[in-house]
Amino acid sequence: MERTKKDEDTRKKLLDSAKAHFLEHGFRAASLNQIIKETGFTKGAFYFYFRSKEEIFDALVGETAAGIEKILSEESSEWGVYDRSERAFHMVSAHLGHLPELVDLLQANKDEARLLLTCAEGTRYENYLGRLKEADESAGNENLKNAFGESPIDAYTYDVLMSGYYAMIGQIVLSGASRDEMLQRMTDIQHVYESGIAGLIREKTLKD
Amino acid sequence: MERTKKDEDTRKKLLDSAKAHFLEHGFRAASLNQIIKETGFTKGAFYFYFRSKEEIFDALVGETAAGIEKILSEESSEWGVYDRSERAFHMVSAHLGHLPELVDLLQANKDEARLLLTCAEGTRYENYLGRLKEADESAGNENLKNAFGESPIDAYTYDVLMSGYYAMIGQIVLSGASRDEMLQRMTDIQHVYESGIAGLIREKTLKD
Amino acid sequence: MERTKKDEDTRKKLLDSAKAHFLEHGFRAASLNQIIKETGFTKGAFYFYFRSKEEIFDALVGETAAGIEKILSEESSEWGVYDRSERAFHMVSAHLGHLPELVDLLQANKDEARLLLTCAEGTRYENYLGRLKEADESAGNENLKNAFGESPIDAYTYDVLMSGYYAMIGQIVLSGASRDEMLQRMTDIQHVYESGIAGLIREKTLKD
Amino acid sequence: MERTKKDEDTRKKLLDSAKAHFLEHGFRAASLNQIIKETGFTKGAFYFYFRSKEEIFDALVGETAAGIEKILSEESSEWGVYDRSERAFHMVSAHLGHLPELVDLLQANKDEARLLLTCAEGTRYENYLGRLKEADESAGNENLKNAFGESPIDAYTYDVLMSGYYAMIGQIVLSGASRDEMLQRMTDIQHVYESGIAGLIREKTLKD
DNA sequence: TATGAATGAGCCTTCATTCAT
DNA sequence: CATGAATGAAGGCTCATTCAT
Repeated sequence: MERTKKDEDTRKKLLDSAKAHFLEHGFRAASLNQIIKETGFTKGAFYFYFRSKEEIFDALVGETAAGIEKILSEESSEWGVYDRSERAFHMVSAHLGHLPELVDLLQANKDEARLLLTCAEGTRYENYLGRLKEADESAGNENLKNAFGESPIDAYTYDVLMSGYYAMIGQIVLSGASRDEMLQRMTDIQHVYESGIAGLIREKTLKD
Repeated sequence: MERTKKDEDTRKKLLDSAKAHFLEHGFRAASLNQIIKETGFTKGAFYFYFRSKEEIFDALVGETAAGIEKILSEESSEWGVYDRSERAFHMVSAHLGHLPELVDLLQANKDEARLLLTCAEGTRYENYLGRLKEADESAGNENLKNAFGESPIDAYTYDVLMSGYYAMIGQIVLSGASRDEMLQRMTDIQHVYESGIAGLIREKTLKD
Repeated sequence: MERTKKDEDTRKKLLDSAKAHFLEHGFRAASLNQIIKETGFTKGAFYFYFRSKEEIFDALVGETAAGIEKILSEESSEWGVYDRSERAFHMVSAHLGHLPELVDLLQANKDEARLLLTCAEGTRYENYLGRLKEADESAGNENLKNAFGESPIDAYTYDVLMSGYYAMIGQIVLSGASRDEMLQRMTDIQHVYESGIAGLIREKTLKD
Repeated sequence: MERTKKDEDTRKKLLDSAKAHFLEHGFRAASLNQIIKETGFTKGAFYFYFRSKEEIFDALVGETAAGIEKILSEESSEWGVYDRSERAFHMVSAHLGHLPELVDLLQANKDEARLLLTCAEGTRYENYLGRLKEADESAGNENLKNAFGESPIDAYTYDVLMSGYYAMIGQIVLSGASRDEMLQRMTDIQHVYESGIAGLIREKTLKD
């Protein structure tokens, strides 16, 4: 352990102050001057620990973001082992299987989740949820095409549905609910989507 | 014709430049200096036409926002004439009835819609979609309670579903689709929600 | 009469608005933009009647200032006819003789008097009272020297006393009192100065 | 010694430049840009030492103002110990007793005194002398009433005389005279006021 | 480790004035 | 007689960052 206790104190105070300001005003509108002043330290101290305003944001959310991405990549490596034409069916169950893990992570890092989802404008995490969605979506599109030839749901409708799904996940994450409540609600919307999409496909098929 | 051509030119150039910058960087991060410099006019010229940075944003989106709000208020005055216990059932059809009108408005004002939904941080339109959702949601909650005593869907789940719905509407609006495609997709997600919510209620009821 | 009635209306409205703003904020802090906006006319209209911000101030106070200066110059031309060595004794009575006239002028132009005394910073009337005092003072010094050889009151003390005198005159003018009250108070301070200066000279003489 | 020499240099240069500009143009008309440019430093440097334009004015005059107020409050706590009906008689001697102290302070801070008296428009020291006068005056009025029942000098005349007195004190302070000259002149005007007011009361009494 | 002095570009806004029409 | 478009300099202030010590 190289860092002394005092070290950690300073760093931690800076992180805490930054977190509070970013949560209140967002990354861009938050003033680094204010953040630093509030700790009682000086600019020099800040720049000893962090190379820039963005870096301290990164220091706050980086781990959580990495955790999220790790879980999502585990998901995809799970359904990735199946044959191209079957992946679509395994995607959902892989996702559901990892939900508890994801919820645990977000529960343990509520502030960081909020920073990522609503305070990141001006950082490289800008539109974080949107980009997660897009990654997920393009994989989903691919898998659907391989499974059904022409997908029963066109790419745009799928896009829209994914937007809604991710928005709801975001909403749940930011709701302040307990772990179990979160899981329950996430399962609920899964049900809604299952029944809903089945209904939609039925409808579309009848029309033709 | 009160305004001379030259008049309109300057004002329009300022509006165009502002629109471009707001779309690219958002209201807060956009630089008024930059906006003005690009038109070839001076700061004084800007302040002849607009009282402030926020006012030019308002000049860009105000009409569109008013149009949206007018449509939504027409919706609610439609279901408002029914008995308290029946309003919930008329809400959806009133909403559907006005969708074409809404879509037409948004189609005709794509840039303005995007400004409202994604570039308004720092103006009084901040979180515009969220506030529309909240207004809609509290009315919806009220109506559900009056229709079913205890609503079949708890308030939080309803909240989450509304977030998803509004996110999807936003996504569709911003998608660059044609009028008819937009309407089609909006109808599609209506179907998904109908079937989906029916499924969710079935599920919940069976459990008990 | 060259000016039409409408003419006078516009000009008068501009003058009134300017007067109100100058009285409230002083010349420098008053905003020409505001002054003009309040009349409902435009900058062009203003600059048709007045060449500059300062000129409208001048238009407001010029006549009153000229009136004051005329009275003061009449005073001095009155004692000026006497022999050098006797002028000092006629100065005071000339001053007293013209007081009613001066008071009448100031009573009839209260606002203008206030503009001159307390709102002129930034114009050529800046420190108006001070400069009146100085003119009066240098004449007084001259006359005293001619009357007594070495004046019983040294120049600096005379300077100080004059400052007090003019400050009191200013105070009375700005007090909002009636014509007769003003005259009464001015006479009162004349008495104070007479007795007071006599006392001072007695004191000084005894010491030597 | 906490501050390095370089430290003091910058701060002092800024203060000096500010003092010069405030003395020449007054607080409001002085340009902060100009003040800073003249030191060779940048805006950032200024705002490292001072929070605002007003704060540097405060830094210049604050101490002197506090000193003046301390002396005046000592005066009033001196006559404050006497019985209500006797305070009027002790006011003057308390005032005279503290004059040397006051003069010493002002002699040692001539520039600051001038800033306070003639350059403070736009700061919280605006009309500084006037407010000192008013405080003094209301105490004086109270004491006179308690001493004489109905005061021999009506409130308005007293007000006028106080205006003159404070104007003269101001004049003396700004005159550039030496300590002893200042004291001499202040004593002189005390004599003038004593004899003068006595004369005025005599006059008034005879009339009735 | 941490200080604190200094940078310099940039922020939005207001000003008095000009002038073609 | 009056409009209204446009100027351009200046206003006070905040920003994230650098660096010698």
